[in-house]
Amino acid sequence: MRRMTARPANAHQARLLKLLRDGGPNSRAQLGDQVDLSRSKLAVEVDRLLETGLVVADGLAASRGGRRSHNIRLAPALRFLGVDIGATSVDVAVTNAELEILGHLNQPMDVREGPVAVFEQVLSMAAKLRASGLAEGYDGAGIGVPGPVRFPEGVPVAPPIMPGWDGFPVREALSQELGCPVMVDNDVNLMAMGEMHAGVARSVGDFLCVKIGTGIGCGIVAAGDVHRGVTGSAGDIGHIQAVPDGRPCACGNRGCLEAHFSGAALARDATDAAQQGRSEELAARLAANGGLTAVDVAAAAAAGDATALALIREGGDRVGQVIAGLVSFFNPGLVVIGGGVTGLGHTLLATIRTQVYRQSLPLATGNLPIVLGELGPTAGVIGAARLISDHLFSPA
Amino acid sequence: MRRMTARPANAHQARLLKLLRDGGPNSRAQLGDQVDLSRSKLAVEVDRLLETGLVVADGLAASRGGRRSHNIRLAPALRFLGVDIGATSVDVAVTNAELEILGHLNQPMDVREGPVAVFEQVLSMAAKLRASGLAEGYDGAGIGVPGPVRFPEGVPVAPPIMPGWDGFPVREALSQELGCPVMVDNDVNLMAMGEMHAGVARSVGDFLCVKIGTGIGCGIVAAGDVHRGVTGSAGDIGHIQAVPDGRPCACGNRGCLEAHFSGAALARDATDAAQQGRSEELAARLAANGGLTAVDVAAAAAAGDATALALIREGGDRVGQVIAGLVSFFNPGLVVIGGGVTGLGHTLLATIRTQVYRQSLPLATGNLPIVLGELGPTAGVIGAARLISDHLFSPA
DNA sequence: CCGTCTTTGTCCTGTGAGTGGAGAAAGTTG
DNA sequence: CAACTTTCTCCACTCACAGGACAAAGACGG
Repeated sequence: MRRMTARPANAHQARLLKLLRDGGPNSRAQLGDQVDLSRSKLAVEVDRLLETGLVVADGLAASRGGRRSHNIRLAPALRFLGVDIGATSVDVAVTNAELEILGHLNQPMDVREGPVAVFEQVLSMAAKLRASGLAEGYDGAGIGVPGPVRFPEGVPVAPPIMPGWDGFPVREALSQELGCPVMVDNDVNLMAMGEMHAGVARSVGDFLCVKIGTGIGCGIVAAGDVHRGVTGSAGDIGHIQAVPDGRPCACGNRGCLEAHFSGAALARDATDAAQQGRSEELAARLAANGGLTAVDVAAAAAAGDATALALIREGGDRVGQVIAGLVSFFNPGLVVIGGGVTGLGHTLLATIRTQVYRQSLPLATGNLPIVLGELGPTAGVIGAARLISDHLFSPA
Repeated sequence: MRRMTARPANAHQARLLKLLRDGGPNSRAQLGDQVDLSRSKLAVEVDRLLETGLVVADGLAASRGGRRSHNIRLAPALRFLGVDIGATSVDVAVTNAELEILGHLNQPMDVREGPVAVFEQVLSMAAKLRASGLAEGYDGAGIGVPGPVRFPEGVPVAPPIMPGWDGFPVREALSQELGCPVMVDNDVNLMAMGEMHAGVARSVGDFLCVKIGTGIGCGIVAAGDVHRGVTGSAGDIGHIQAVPDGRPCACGNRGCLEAHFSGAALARDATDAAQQGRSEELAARLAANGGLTAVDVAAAAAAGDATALALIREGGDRVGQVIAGLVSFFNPGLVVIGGGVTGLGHTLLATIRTQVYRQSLPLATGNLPIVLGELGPTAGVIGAARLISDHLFSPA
């Protein structure tokens, strides 16, 4: 089965493709309003895109008082695969060229099983989505992994929570298996791109996206571009010292943010509290499920459990303090909170806000919204699709 | 007296001007090797620049085995004014178009006297430089102020240490007085630009430039561009919490980095130590000068005074800890330490390095140089000249 | 001193990108 | 059915740019 072979031949075509991706179908006239090209030149470029099959003209739009326009849209058969590998689960989704999710699967998994096992699972999920008729094949795939990535090569480097992935040629391997171009990035960066494309960060050029899941990371967007740092580890805030001489962390230091607040730390704290008899609510849940997660803490807090609330507040204080520092440093226009623990909801958010607004200078916080992500678990896969589409919709 | 009136007419010309600024005089052939234009097109653009007077052809270069080339250089009469307003002194310098310092003045001053008084002083210094024959006039000026700046307008906003400057139209006022274009930025950003142009950060795209003077700030360069944040307060790290429940700070919080280590804090600590009899060395200097500054502490430390050394180490630990967090977050390729307290030299640097290398993840620090700035007090004025030249050497 | 080679710079022509206007096509409205 | 709008196409003209031919100016060996 032949998939997308063509790429935009020049910057104009790339621009048009991205406009159609982000703005949906458009007439030639509407496109002309957005690109600062003469109508004639625009017509030429659109015609060339039509020839390549990247875009199609389907039907006429309603008249706006004159001749009806032809709708130009991205080829409806284009399919992108978005993969978001977390520490304990995988998300795989198919999107169309406008990055709308057509189908989405989520399965539990352990990254520590290594790339081979995980890839097998990802490929079977991709095959299942294809088999269900959502895609005849994939024109490109984006994949996020929970660790630093050498971006140009698409290779994880020194990932703390996923040993066995270090140096594994993710991009190349997946590209081989799927038979399409692949781009790899850190999962947090993809979440940021997702929220920038279709979530709360639409049309925000400078923002931070803090993802609190099993670990903690931060996507950094400056002037509309993701900042990845020189070795791809930018945003790795989990090991910033939050508590002087605090708890020992897996990294060898003490007092790391991640050791004091993250999905894993919260679960451990809750279990301790339950076992020590400090919370009946949590103890009951522990007995019922045989284990506790952030979800249990959220439920207990919602039920009014004081211990659970205290845990959330304490954690929120830690994260808030670190975020306050980052806000002073980076002066973003928006802070997005996402990841697994967003189930903790308003209590967490309120605590973080209090810390940030109290500790950062008014000039930096005066007009700074701190909000929860809008897309939840789909942020990562949408970001992944966006990543590969950005790549494919650029001149070859 | 007529000054530079022309601006590059297109991106090619702008590129050529910047090449000549950063690389010095060049032949057409050498320029051609750097710009990816045909020789004919290049010749046309160079001719146009010659017509405008922005560049001149002066003499022939030595032969390299064939016809001798004509030297093309930026107009030798072009003069930029670089102004660096600190908390307690002003630096003013004249540069040629290659941003080489032709004359440099430094005078003590107190920003708190307000913009009018300070401007008077700056203008008289600029006049003195002109009178000494270094410049017939100024083609542009860059100015750095020790506080956040709304960059597009060139107006300081809510600057904590310089009340009275809030909202003062620095750019417009100075432009009026000098009769040339002016650009305004934060002093730390200009230091970063200076080190990027002619100092240790040459050809580094992502780095941090920490300036420790009366206060503490950090210049952020991402992908070769200064990141200023949405309100111009990016890099304002002086009020990041360094010590939980630490010393009260002028900003109203406790434990701010600036309250624990900066030129001002260090002077205060040293004075306390001298008065409490903890250091004979410092006490002697206090008696001799009637006051202490970071310079005294540096001298005492150099003389082997244990208390002075301890003060430096303690401060270095604080700054190092904060920098460690920023390194984890931003993943720069270089950290430059500059500002008044660089006189503390190797002791300070060693302490900072220890903290950063100990607290940040190996991937971020593995190949991370942490060095002192190369330009000292000239970094700011060179950065200022670079700022305005970047502006003037861009298409109008 | 002279021919050959190298480097630098200029000139000229062909190509393709891009603009802007004329006008055709396809509507709406009165 | 005429007048007006909006959309799209066609065409002629301009300008940017590449690339080759060629002139200028020097090095170098014989």
